[in-house]
Amino acid sequence: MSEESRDAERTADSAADARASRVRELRDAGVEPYRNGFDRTAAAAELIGAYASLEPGEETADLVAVAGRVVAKRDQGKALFLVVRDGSGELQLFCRANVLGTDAYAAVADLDLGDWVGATGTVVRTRRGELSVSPTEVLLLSKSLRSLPEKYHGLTDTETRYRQRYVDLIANPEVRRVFEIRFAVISAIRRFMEERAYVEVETPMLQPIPGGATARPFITRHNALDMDLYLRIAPELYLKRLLVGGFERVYEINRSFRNEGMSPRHNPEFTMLEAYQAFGTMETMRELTESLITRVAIEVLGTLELEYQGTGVSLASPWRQAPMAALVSEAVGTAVSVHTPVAELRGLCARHGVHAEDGWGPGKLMTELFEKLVEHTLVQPTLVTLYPAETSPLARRNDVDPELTDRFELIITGREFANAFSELVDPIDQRLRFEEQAAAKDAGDAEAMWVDEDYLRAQEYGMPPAGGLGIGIDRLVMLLTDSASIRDVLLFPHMRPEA
RNA sequence: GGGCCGUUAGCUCAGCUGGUAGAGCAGGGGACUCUUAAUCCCAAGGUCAUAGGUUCGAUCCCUAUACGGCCCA
Repeated sequence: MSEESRDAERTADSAADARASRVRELRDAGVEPYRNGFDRTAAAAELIGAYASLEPGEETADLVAVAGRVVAKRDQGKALFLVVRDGSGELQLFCRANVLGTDAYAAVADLDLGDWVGATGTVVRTRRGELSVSPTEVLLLSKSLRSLPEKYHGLTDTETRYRQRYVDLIANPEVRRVFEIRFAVISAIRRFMEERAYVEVETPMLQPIPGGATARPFITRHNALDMDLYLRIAPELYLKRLLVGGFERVYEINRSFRNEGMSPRHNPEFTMLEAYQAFGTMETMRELTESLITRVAIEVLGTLELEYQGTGVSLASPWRQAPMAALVSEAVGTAVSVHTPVAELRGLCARHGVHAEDGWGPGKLMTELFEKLVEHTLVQPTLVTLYPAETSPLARRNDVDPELTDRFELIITGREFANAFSELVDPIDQRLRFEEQAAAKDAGDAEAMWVDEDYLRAQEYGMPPAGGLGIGIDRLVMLLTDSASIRDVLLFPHMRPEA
């Protein structure tokens, strides 16, 4: 940062000016405003629990050392109250001039909201009933140069909240709760998968051929190899290579990247669970999905009855199952399937205002009708089954109807939460499907898949029959935290550069 | 990419069919030894997002741009 912009930045907050000179004053007086650690003996919540029965007005001789950020300051003259927040909660410091001595008391009075402090003193409960530490020493641990947002309303500006999440977390305690749930969800998923003997694995995020999904990838550059690489759009094809190699149950909680527009439901990078089980089927994955999501909800929230944006959602099993063709037929008022003539499906698209492109076959048209007419209406958990083979290039064909696949998507609140299928393990058919995708790509579909020769080679060595599953973690957390936007469940959502 | 809305002090917000801006909190000074959004007194704090335009005069009206939000593709 240039000197000019640094100055501009500084004068933008006049309080920072005053505090910067305060740092110099402290150093001149021999006080280091950024100290090297602090030996704390108790967290706020521990003390509040341990001294729950201390009576108002009672003072113990128990010496403790606590530390945290000053989030409130109430000055009474010769006594002042600081509220200090640590990772466990908040605790009051009841600072008295006669206990601290004149100089130390003056130093406490000079503290600013936002400063980090360490306090050593006795545990007391004030006459008004607030458990407090009455310090004999208060050390400035780290000086804050910027004033915190207003204490009553907090920080509400969405842009600032997303760009400066650190401030959001300080000013809005409920935001912290959302992320606690997020990380509890991920932790619960790991425990569940571990219990079922799945091995957590890591596969490449930099891929020479982006596969496993239909999406536009980010391109990056490997200088030493003088070649383009792609940020993964999914880990799927690598995880299935592991099945070929003999791993029977694998999963990866993966960050994947898709070069698409941003919206309240899409961030360029997002988190998924993908899991594969040798000898399993779509049905294995259905059971896994239902058990996993209900278990996580119970562990994290203690209930299966949720409210999402004003609508009740019950995750209680069993979930409704319905074939895609039945749902589309219901929506258009006439029986249709992947065997319906293309012209008729096109006519239905036109009648219902669903955009259809020239090269699309019946499977793509059915999928499009489903997504535009049906998906948003499925509020309660619904397992939509029997997706067209045309739009499922990695899924095993259905034994009865080879134009369909043994696949389901889980729809809740009108959105896709999970996608799973019996895996296509036949290398001949897989090559056929890849070639169909390549043809679509040549015809201008930027999201169509590439032919991955190494993946085909792997399958040629023999891939066990398997079930595979993907679950969108961000959306699951949105559901469980009643968050309207994916940005509310991402600590640092993607933003354009500041003006 | 299109439409609608927003951007005023560090934060939260006012601002009259146009006369160059106010409050609370935070910050500064002062009073107060049991406060809980503490209270009281004093003073200070603004490129009204940016750039143009209309006008005697623009935070306000118009245009464009930036960033953000929502909706649509």
